[in-house]
Amino acid sequence: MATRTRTDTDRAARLFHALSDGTRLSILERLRFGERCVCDLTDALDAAQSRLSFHLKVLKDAGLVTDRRDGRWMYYTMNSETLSEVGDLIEGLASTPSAAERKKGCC
Amino acid sequence: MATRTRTDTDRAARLFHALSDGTRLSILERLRFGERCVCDLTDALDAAQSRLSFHLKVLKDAGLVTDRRDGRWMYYTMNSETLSEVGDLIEGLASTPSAAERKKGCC
DNA sequence: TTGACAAATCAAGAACTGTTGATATTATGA
DNA sequence: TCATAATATCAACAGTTCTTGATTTGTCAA
Repeated sequence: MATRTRTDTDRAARLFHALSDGTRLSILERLRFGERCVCDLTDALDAAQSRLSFHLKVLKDAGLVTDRRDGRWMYYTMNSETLSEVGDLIEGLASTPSAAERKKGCC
Repeated sequence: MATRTRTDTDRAARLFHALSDGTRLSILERLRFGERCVCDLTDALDAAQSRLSFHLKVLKDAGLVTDRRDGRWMYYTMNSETLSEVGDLIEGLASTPSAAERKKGCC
């Protein structure tokens, strides 16, 4: 139940890592306004194309964005489910342990 | 306002980076149960002392924990204010842009 | 004082991450 | 089919982060 397994922690670390870069945060900031193609982001962020591709892959591997091809264009969208998963992780960390958890004597 | 400045993004990246490591997440997981000295954590996590010190410093520099000396012991406590700051960042990223934001044409 | 313990800091190396420019892939339209 | 556009992938390098063991600092008690 509230037990944090190795894998949970790894998953959490991976999610936070995906969010731990300025370029990636700027990408997400833009995706709040809706789907964007790589070309839009390249322009907006004034970043080399391969750099954007790299960061989009990190975000995608973490599940924070999804992509969709339309012709030659790839469109990226924020995955808000994963974002709320991150929110839950934070809440979990901030929450006072339940009586049951406390009885188990921590992790 | 809702404008995301360079510094905001940097701060956010720094916070997420502090959370992006398994050892550090395990430390925080334990601090949920209250103040702990380094020795407790060293035992619980079976980690070298210098390693713990290193990660505690990262957490402290990010403002996620605070420390307090008591005799020879250093006690670390989770800083829940910073944790809710992180929560706000996530909410901000997940939120639909306001009409005003949308009018400004994104970031 | 001195000895011993808790924790921080340091130096060196290993591992990982991000950047860049070049090349490969996929799709389109002539 | 060919040229071209959009994107992904790759290889090399630079920079950063993490780990380890050794040393240092601060505190206490004998």
